[in-house]
Amino acid sequence: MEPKELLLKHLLETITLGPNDENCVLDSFTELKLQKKEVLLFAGDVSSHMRFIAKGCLRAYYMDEAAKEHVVQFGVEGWWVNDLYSYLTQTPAKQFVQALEPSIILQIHRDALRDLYNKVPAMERFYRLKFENAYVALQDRTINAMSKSAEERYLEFRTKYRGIEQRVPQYMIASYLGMTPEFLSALRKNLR
Amino acid sequence: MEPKELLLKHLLETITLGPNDENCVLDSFTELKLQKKEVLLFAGDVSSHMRFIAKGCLRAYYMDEAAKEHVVQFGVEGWWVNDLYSYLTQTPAKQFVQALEPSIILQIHRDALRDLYNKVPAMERFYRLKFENAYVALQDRTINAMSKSAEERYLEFRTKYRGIEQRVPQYMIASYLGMTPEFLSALRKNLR
DNA sequence: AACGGTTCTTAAGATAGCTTAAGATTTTTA
DNA sequence: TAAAAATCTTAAGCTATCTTAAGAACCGTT
Repeated sequence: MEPKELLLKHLLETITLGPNDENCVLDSFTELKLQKKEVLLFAGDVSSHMRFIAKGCLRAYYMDEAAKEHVVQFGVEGWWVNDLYSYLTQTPAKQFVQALEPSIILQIHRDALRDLYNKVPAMERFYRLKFENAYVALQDRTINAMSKSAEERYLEFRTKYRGIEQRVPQYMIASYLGMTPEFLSALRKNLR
Repeated sequence: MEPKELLLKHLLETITLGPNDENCVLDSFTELKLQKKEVLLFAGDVSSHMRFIAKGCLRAYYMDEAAKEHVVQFGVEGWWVNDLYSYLTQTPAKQFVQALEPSIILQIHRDALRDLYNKVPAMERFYRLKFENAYVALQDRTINAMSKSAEERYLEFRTKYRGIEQRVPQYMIASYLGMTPEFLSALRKNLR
């Protein structure tokens, strides 16, 4: 399916759009192709787009003081990726966003989105709902991170992100789950 | 200040409301007084209100399989408390919401809020922005939970929630930070 | 087919954080 | 104001997870 078709389908799962609206919305997005390993957003830059993954797989991660990477989020087709903090506050991003596979992104500029909110109120609703859901999912993750063991976190990840486990290196999953790759490796061995 | 004045002031920090809107909005909220320890939402019930704290201090917490409490959130004047998952999905709450001090709440029913979104679009904007901010704050917390030591987490809590530390028992703070009360106690001793 | 890079595994020793249990302190209630 | 309840501290031993270091397996490229 065409990238913009995918986006439209994605939007229509949450809101309804009149035929005029559809064009107005889709025209606000631009397409972007990424190679494997290509970085879409650098820490230090200000994120000024909301980004929809039409194809491929990406991760958001940051580097701590010791230059160690911490994966914050994975995303595949149908997900959105960004350093939302940077985007929402227009301050330099703390996170990198990087393609883990050749990928196709549809992005909309902040200013264009602000216009769109006024032209097509359903889009404001779309993002309100999106943030509600994102919040709830993140709260779940936070609770898990704080109260569950490494093994429990891994098992939960496996069932929740079944597709993703096969597509990204294991050491990035360990990082996402807040444990060392060695420990994840040992833990997996124990499960068998 | 009167509870509804406080709420209005709170809303006007984010959006603008016409004089008609103001009444329309405030009339949609109802006031609720809580004694210390009184429970506002029980796990198992469905949350059907968004709740603004006009006065007092509350916590949201859940109980795990071993009947151990985990504090998910604190709230004081000017904050909102809820089991958002339950509210948004209309499923039984996993969390309790309980007053830690005598408190005054302003709450709006889900149905009333839906009407309000249509009557006063600025309110839809208000909640979109609220969820954006909530998401960003939570992401920060998640990253901290996963990549920082207990001591770092505690120090960050202290600076970020200065007011709250004095108002709630230390063992609840330990729970919020994902550590045992004994460990927090020992950690605090080491800081001196 | 072989090389360099990337990813995964294994294992030993170190440490942060947990458990348990008991006593000390503070707050609430009678 | 004394008793009861709630909260906080201390300390010893234990466990989960990390660190380091090395080698094995699996790429993708020439």
